[in-house]
Amino acid sequence: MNTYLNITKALADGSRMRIVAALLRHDELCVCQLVELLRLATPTVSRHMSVLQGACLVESRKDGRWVHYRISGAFPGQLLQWFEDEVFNAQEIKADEAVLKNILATPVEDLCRNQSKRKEGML
Amino acid sequence: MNTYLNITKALADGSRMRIVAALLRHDELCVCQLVELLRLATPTVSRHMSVLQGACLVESRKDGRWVHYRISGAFPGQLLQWFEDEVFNAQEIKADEAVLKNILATPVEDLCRNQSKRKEGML
DNA sequence: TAGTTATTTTGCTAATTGACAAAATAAGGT
DNA sequence: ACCTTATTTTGTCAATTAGCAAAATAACTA
Repeated sequence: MNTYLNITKALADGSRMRIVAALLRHDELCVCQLVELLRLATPTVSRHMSVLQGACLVESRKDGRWVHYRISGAFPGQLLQWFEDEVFNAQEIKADEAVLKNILATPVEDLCRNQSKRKEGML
Repeated sequence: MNTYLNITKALADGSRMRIVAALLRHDELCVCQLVELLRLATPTVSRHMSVLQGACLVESRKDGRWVHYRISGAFPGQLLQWFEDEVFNAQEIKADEAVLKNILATPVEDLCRNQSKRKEGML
């Protein structure tokens, strides 16, 4: 009931759709990698993650200064199947996949450093 | 993609959740029956139905002055299964079910007449 | 044709939510 | 202890949306 609304509201957003799709393919991504993918401000991405976590759709693991997110084991299987059928053919998600390849090829430290610089207007 | 957002946004509302649950049990309900169940203004219910129809989750059939809605054949099966698992145990939905019994026992004409009177402040 | 009635559309308001910037927190490194 | 850095929390603003009332539409009836 409340679970129902938590879950449907968590899914009903384009950015969170892209995040879930990315996590389904790469089972662990940290906030700065998602920031790089979505090109949104870090706090915005962080808030999206907390909405997804509040709906038990993702779990987090802390590794030093980094927080890694992954799809939760509690993600309802039927939803997951539907999501894959519905979303993975979308052009936007395929484009994300290509971008993610580059992101994963870059050390996380570099991503974060570049994001800081970009924020200061140095890049 | 756009379908994805149409569907998830259509599902992400408590009133529409109750409407879908009601339609799953009683395969056809007209607007005034749903108005009676939800106790919302008729235009509000009408708008909810157009959101659901825009997401291809329900279909409508016109019968004289009445419009009957039902779950669409295009409602994704996996979503439907999840919905049943997630929603049907909810107390709110069980209460709706009891109310619906009474609504279905009343001729539709009477429902509409009473709703008109209620609006005029006569009931 | 005019009158009645069920539903939809339109215009408005209040509440929700996604976005960002700035401040706070958490976790190393020096 | 202090500095740097990754993430989260908080405050604010703009855009979206659920709700209602009133007007418009659609469909039957006299």
